[in-house]
Amino acid sequence: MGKGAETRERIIEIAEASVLAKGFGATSIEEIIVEAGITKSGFFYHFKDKNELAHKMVRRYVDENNRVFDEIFERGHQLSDDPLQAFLISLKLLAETMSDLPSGHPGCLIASICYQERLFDRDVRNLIAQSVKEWHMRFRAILDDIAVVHRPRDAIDLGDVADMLSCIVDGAIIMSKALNDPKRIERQVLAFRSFVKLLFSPATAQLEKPPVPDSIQAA
Amino acid sequence: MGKGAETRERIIEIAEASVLAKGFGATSIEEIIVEAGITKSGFFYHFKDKNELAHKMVRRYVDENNRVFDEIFERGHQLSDDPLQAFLISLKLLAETMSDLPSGHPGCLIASICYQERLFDRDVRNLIAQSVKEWHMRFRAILDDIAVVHRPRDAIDLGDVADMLSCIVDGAIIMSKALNDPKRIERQVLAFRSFVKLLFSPATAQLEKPPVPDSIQAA
DNA sequence: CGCAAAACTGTATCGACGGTACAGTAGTTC
DNA sequence: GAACTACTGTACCGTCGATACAGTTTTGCG
Repeated sequence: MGKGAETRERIIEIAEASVLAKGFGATSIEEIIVEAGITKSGFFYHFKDKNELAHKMVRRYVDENNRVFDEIFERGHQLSDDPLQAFLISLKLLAETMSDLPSGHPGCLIASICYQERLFDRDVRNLIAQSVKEWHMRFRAILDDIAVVHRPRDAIDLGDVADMLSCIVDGAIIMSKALNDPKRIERQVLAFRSFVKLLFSPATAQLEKPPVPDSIQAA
Repeated sequence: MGKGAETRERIIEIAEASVLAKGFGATSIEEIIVEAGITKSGFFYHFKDKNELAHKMVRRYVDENNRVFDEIFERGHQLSDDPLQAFLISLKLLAETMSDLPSGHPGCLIASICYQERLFDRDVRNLIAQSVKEWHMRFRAILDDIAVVHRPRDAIDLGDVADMLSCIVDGAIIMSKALNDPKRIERQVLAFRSFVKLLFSPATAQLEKPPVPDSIQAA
């Protein structure tokens, strides 16, 4: 990585933390450059304006997010051949990942920007819509695979179930911020996991242990 | 209502629409007073600063929200004696209410402020935490009532299920903003309804009609 | 009607911020 | 040593939140 790229990276990191804490509108270029140890001219050398910073920031966030998702759902696939069990394992891993972040989840950049949409140009908004659609397709594909093996116990659209995970994570982040309780995110992901379990488990399996070990402690 | 109170009301209404569209930090007093047809001096006569505006705005939002909730869950209670059926009816009403808003849901003020928390003083943040806790207790009480009659099919904490509704609504609002698709909110509330149905319905009721009519069209 | 309080207006000023312009410079690379 | 990258320094503009304070209109009450 060249020196310029390094500086850009540092600026984006600082900006992201500030945007998640205060919102984009309230994040001043002044504070970013002070923390980054550069001048205002330096900032505008790297980014033509604040909107370009937003665009590069969202790009970075989405890529990193997708990387984590890939890892988690790949791991679940490794630990069980049954698509339902693999997904349930991945959801537990996701819940743990969310709660392991030291000072609580920093928040979802996508959500932060959605609440200030008028501040951003079409490029940024398209990028966000694109990534939400990608998450939908990712979860939808997993649920379709499960439905091949396990018949759903309710006639609900699996696309809506897929969206539900995104909604719950974003909603839980907001709740954890409002109550200053990072543990809510983990519990909400596990609540969604409970829904998936109920939706695909055989009707007779009332309050009994699932066929494949629920815990992945031994793995 | 006196003339002063009327003006304050108008200012708060204008401010709320702007905050939901752009965020609090990007909402200028200038644009508020132009739209309200007053001067800057007039604004600061009613509110000592922007933070006081935020506080009164949140107060109004929470009160109105609670009023709508009271109405919806009261109506469900009228339409069925069974607590589960009453809740399922109310959730359908809630979904309809959410989707009936002409140009999509304006967004959750609480969520908007959570993403810009550093901008607000302790008063505003306490008010928000309080209202989130109130929603938790409201839904928790309903679920506890249901659990007396219908045994849950999973050992999930009912407090988490209660929180899930708040999370899903907030998350769905974000998603509907990101995709510019207001219908997502309705569908997510109905997905939550499906979860509640699965959680409390007897294990044998696989894909069959519930005992009490699901639809409230005839009501 | 008269008067006081409420509900403003008008003017001026301040510091912080986003953004622009442009000249200059230190370090690296071919 | 020329070209290029990665900046710094300085100066300036318009907007915004906020403060101060004197002046004016509107309203309700006795």
